[in-house]
Amino acid sequence: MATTDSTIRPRGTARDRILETAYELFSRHGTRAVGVDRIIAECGIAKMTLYRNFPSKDDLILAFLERRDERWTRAWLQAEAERRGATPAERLLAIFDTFEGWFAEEDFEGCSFINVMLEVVEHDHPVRQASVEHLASIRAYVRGLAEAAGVGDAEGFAHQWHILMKGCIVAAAEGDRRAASRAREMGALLLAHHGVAG
Amino acid sequence: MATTDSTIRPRGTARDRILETAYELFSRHGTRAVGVDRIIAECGIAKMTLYRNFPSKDDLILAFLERRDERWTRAWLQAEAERRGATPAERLLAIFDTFEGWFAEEDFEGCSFINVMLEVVEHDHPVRQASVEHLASIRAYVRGLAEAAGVGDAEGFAHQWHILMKGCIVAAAEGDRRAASRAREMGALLLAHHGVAG
DNA sequence: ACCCGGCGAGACAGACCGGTATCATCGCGG
DNA sequence: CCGCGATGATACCGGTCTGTCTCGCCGGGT
Repeated sequence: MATTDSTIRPRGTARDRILETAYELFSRHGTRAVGVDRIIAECGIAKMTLYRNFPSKDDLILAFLERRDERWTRAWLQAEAERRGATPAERLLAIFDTFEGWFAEEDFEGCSFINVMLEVVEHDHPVRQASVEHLASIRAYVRGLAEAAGVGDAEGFAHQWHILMKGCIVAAAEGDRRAASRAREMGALLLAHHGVAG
Repeated sequence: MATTDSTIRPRGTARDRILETAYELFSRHGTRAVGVDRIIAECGIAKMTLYRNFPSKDDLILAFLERRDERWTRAWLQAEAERRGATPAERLLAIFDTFEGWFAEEDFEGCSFINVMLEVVEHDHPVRQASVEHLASIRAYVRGLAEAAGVGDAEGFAHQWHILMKGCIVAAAEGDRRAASRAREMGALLLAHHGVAG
C-alpha cells in the first residue's frame, strides 16, 4: 500500500484532517466567519500545509461543499428517506420527518448550500455556482422519487417540493421548531393534488 | 419649517442621505460586503458625519432594516397585495403575483431579512434579532389576511404561507424564474384545504 | 550515512475593515 | 460682524483577513 496507518499522523492524511476541521467549522459558523487561521489552529497543522493542499480558501470551500454533498445530502438525507419510507411517496414525506429531528438539534446549522449561496453575492463566483449545483442535485433526487411515484410533471413537482424544503429550513433558522411538520402537511397536499396516494 | 430646501445640501438631511445610500448598497450587495468607506464615498459625506448620526455600523444596519420594512414590506408588498386583490384570499395569492415581477427584475436582490439573518451567525446579535422580528411582522400581515379569510388556525396557516414565500424567494435567488407561480399553486392548494374559495 | 521532501511553527506582507482624531471651511444665528 | 456648530477631507489606529516566506525538525528511501 502507499502509506501505512502506523505513521505518526494521528488520523488520515494532512489534507483530510484540514478538510475535516474545515467541514465542522464551515458548516457550523459559515465560510466567511471562519478564517484559515482558525482552521489551522484547531487541527494543529501548518498554514503552508493547508496552502499546499488547497491553492486558496475558495478551493477549500469548494472541497467542503463537495463533502457536504457526500455526507449531508447522500449519506444522511437520502439514506434516512430510504430507511424511513418504503414507497417513493413515503420517502418524499420522510424527508420532512428527517428534517424534524435535524431542526431539533441543539446546534442546528442550517443548509450550507443555501447559506453559502446567499453570502456570496457575485453571481458568477465559482463557490456560488457550486452551491447552486449542489442544490440542484438535491432537487434531482426529489425528481427521481417523483418519477417513481408516477407524478406527471416530475420536474415541476421537484421544484415545488424543493421550495417546501428550503422554506422550512429558513423557517427553522428563524426559530420555528414546527417548520418541518408544517411543510410536510403542504407536501401531502401537493402529493394528493398530483394523484399520489398519501 | 425647520429647514428650507434651498440649502446647498442636494436633498434632505445628512442622516437621510447616508441611510438612503446604505439602503441601496446593503439591499443589493449585503451588509457584510459593503463597508462604511464605500457608503461615504458614494454619498459624498464625511466619515465622522456618519458616525455622529449612527454610533456604529450595526446601528446603521438596524436603521436600514427598519427602512426596508417601511418600503419593501409595507409600501410595496402589502400595498401591491391590496391593490391586486379584493378579498383576503385574493390578496394572499396576489403576494406571489407580485413576487413574479420582483423575481424578473434585472437586479433581483432577494429578501434582506433572510440574507441578513443567515449571514449573522451569532444567535443573540441585535441585527439578527431585528431581522427575525421583521420577518415576523410579514407573517403577522399574512395572519391578518388569513383571519379575514376565515381560516381556522390563522397562526399555523401564516407560518405555512410564509414557508412558501421564503422558499420561493430562495429558489428565485437560485435562479428559478418560475418560483413565484410554483409557490402560488401550492398556496391555492393550502387555501382550498382550509375551505377558502380560490 | 545522507539527503530530501513533507511538516510545524511563526514571522511577515499587503489589503481591508470599523472607528477615531485633526483641521479647515461654510452656513447661520446672535 | 463674529462665533459656533455641523460638515468635508484626510490621516491615522488597531485589528483581522488571505496568502507568502523562512527556518528547523524529522522520517524514510537509497
